[in-house]
Amino acid sequence: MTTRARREREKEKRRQSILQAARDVFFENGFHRATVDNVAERAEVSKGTVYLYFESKETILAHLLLETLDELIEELEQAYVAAESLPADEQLRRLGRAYLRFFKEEPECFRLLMAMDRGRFQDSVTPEIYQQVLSASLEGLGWVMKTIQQGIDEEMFRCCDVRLAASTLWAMLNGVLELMNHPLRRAMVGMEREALYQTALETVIQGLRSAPQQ
Amino acid sequence: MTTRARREREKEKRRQSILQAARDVFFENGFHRATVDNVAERAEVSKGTVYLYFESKETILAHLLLETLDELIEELEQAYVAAESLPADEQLRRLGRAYLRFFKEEPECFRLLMAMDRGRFQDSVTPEIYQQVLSASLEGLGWVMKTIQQGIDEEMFRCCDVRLAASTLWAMLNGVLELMNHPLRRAMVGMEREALYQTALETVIQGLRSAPQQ
DNA sequence: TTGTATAATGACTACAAGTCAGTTAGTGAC
DNA sequence: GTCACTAACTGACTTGTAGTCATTATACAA
Repeated sequence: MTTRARREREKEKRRQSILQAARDVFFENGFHRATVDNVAERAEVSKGTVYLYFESKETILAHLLLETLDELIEELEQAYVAAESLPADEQLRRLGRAYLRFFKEEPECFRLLMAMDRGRFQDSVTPEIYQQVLSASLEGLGWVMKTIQQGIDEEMFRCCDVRLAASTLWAMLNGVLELMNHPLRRAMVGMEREALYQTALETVIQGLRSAPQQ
Repeated sequence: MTTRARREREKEKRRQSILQAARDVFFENGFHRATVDNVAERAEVSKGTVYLYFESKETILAHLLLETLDELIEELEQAYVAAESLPADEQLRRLGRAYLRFFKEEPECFRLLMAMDRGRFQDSVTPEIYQQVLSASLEGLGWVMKTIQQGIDEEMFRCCDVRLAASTLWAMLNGVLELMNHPLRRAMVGMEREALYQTALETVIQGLRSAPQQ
């Protein structure tokens, strides 16, 4: 039945248009200031319709983040592939800078991703979606692990638990991004965004090395 | 007039009892699940009284954090003083572990501190208090800077912008603490809390070094 | 044309933060 | 002791927003 298929498409289209409206509204005002009524208005539907497609305000955010994280993972993969034949330190540098570039283009995304970890998020989203967002946010870890392993094989990096090293690196860069994204706190530290990230990346790469080589 | 002085003391006492009630309630249920009515009930006053002493729910949290950060700064100072004559790498290790120890004893504090950076916090707190909490949260940076400078003087650490290095270290450790405090995410990474922090600390110290020396 | 299923609506409920007009109680003057 | 004054306190009320659901509109097949 061709009608059924068309109906499906139309439903998906509406769903997408609500997601797009939510993206606009969340980005303009920040997640907590945006209301579901705002989203509904922007999508030109009633609030009831929004809740027909998504269980909660937080669930809408979760789906936005899933889309965004897909893009991020793709960019990281590209960076990895492009750098595959380079020495491991340079590979890590490329991955790290791709990560930074992504969140510089979409600074609000990082804020939203971090917002997800707190407050009423866990309560308002099904465990399945929550788990999905978390695993998406960790998917890039694989490329980092590969790179560190390669560095160990090349004897550029010292021997260590690769997963542990990669997780730590990831967490540390997130910490720096968080500081960078916090205008007032950054002002108090008195540092440029780029300089902070650059320093962190080089310090970690240096920390992984097995030998001197500045 | 002695009456006036007593009144002042009694007011301060009530204020403290509301703060203590808030501490209990926030720690038991988390900040966002706790209601101001809960706090009022616990403190055995009416909601109106709570608002007589504090402008908003977020302001109560800010004052709790100020108290907590004072304790943290004291512990860091003690760690610094106790380690002053040791080599710089060991000093950093001691500082880092004091930081970890503090938040291991008060894991909820770290969560609350991080919660402060987001959502409706900035809107609900006067700029003065917000600034106070931020500077308190950065006060420990001074000890780290001193230590790194000492390491450079000893030629153990390579020459670098001390403030930049300290800020980066701080931010990176915060990133790791954040990961550690997130049960589900940590489970997905599959790492022990201690191991993550330990690795981060050693990697950063190694990254600051000027020469090989494992 | 009409019966049925699906989609959409918006007035309504629930809940929590924050307000304020009114009440209570401690204090000093007489 | 009592009265007037003030500071402290109260809780019913307002406001804002997430989420619900009985009702209405629409599209399609027979």
